[in-house]
Amino acid sequence: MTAEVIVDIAHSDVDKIFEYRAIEGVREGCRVKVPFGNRTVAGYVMRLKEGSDFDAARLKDIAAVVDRALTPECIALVHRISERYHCSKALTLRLFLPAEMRKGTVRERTKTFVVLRDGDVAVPARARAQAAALAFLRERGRCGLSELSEMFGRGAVGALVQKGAAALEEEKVLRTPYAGLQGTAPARELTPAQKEAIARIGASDKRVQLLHGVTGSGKTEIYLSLIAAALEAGKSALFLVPEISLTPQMFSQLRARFGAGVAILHSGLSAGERFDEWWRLRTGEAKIAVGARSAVFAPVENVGVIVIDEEHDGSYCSEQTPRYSAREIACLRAEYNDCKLILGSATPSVETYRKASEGEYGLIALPERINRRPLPEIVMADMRREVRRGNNSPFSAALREELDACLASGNQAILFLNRRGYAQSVVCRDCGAVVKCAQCDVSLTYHSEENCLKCHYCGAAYKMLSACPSCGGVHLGYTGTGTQKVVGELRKLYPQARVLRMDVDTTSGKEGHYKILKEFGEHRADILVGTQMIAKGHDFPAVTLVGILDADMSLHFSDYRSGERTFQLVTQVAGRSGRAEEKGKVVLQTYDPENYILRFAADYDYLGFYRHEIALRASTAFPPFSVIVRVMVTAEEEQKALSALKAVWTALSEVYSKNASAFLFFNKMHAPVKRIQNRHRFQVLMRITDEGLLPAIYESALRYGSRDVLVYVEENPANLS
DNA sequence: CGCGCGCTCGGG
DNA sequence: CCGAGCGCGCGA
Repeated sequence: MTAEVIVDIAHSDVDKIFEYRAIEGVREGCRVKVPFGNRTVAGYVMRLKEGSDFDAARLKDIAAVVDRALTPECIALVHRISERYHCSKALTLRLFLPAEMRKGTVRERTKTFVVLRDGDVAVPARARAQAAALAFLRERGRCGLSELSEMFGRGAVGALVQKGAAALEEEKVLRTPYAGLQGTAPARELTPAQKEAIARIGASDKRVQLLHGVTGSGKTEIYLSLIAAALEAGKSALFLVPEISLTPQMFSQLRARFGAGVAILHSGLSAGERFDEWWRLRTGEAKIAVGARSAVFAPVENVGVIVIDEEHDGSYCSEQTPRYSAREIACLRAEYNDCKLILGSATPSVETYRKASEGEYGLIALPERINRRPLPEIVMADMRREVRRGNNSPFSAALREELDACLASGNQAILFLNRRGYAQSVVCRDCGAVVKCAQCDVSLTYHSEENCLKCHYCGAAYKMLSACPSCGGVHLGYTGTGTQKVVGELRKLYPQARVLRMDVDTTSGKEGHYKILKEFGEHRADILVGTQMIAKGHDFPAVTLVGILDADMSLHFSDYRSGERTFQLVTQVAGRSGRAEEKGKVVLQTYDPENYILRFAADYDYLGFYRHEIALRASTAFPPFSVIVRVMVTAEEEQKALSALKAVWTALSEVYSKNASAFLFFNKMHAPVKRIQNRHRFQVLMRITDEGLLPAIYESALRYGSRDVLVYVEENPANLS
């Protein structure tokens, strides 16, 4: 037998099939070791066949079989995925495996058990502990060494083993994250609306279904029912959630309902946990895979349903090569498994909603919250008026009033501000210079707690300056309020209130999120101040007030999606308010109260927003009516970046001149952030109306990447920095 | 990717 | 004339 092997080297030069003679135990999907040149490398068996397309005399033997990590589905999809994203097969295959597997550094965790041995062994009468332990073992047959030692003393257990009355055995155990979480197994009675939604999904002949339900409309229960139904049919399920809302709440619900049948895959797990969870899925011991973006590659077979919660969320698109979209991958997997793909959101992406409204996807709307609980009222606060009245604090009078009332009644409040740190930037009042990062072309953010300056692009931290680095002046000023400053102001205004802050700076460590959310959820704090990450998914019944401090911030990015993102953000944050009995309120602070996006958001008018937005996109020919393509060229040496840019530009100009009518825009320029982590950045920006040009663009661009010049292609990039 | 080959250039 | 540097092609 001959094996077609992909070697695990992520380089386009070796992105092809190599044939080897199969040895005993080689199956399709096996990871193997193969001789390659003068070394041995890892490889993947894609196919077994009789005979060879290569000179049979020159075939070498596979050196060893490692395991069978790849599913048939993985093998079937690898080719399509690598073609779609113009990425080597080796790199694509890596998506299907947890990183720790390739490194081979994870060891199986073992546990020592004490097992009863046959035969009568005399235990001295005075050795009461030994006798008791022996009796216990006779009762139970075996027991964990640590548990037994705990009960009867290490000495007694050791003596029993010494005498041969018992033996120690090592056994493999799996590391199970969140095993301690015990939810209250809900399986709640479905509301008529939920039942109808499920029935309509079942009856529809469309592969992809958009579940458009307002926040609090009970989408989760629908997901769980669909997953339960898949399980009952003997199938498995994939459940994707955004990175940020990977809350223990969701896990405990899943664990409570499905027990050990659920495996969790996300970056917060330890390497060992991830490794074990992955194998539980691969062996079929667990049939439900839950996790963020990368979980879309989970090794479950015979998938019965795929769910993507908060489908509009940006975290479903990878920022590294291959720049895959979990939605697209999910679509391929749904097709392969002939199952449904459920996209759920209160604020679907414009792209998805268009497909649904045009009939490509099924569309199921849940316009009401469970029990007809009203959505919180959103009031706008005009910050221009506040400034005119001399209020320069981050809080409007309206928000102050609501905060007073909220705290007085013993409820909780959430304040949202999408900016970390204390102040956005530090400016010299003498010469006007802005303090910048040494490795990046961006201003540094002042962090008051550590009294330092941080670069939010590369993460570098600098000691706070006492004088301006360019003129020596000592009058340094801060601009742009961040979460730390908001917390400081709150402590001044409400010294008795307990304030918590949640952003990347406070959520370090494995369970950073969890701790803060738990503390707030148990009402051990009154106000939670945070960024993006408090926007979604969390359910805090005592929260009756949400303040959106700077609703405009995301609105004025020079990005065609800024309106969409703002609408989504405002809706998501607002949804945190009034989730229980008491009615919630939202104060939305803005310098632009007439803005249509904010108006639609304040009215919970998704359809109004969508119609306005899609008309705008159509008239300006922005996505989904075109594709924005950016080719990034970066290098440490500016000259190298420039010459690669020139080469890319020349090659792309060829494509352009042959298809000029399909180009709405075509130009080369510095990237908006000229330097990040000491790499100079240039780009070719294009807007095209013919997706068919994408392969030619990829090929023209990627040819010019090298050891020191990084070249990559982005389609409709999420941020244009 | 890592390696060896052969071509080229520059020093002596 | 020889050695260092680099681009290229190979690996089954």
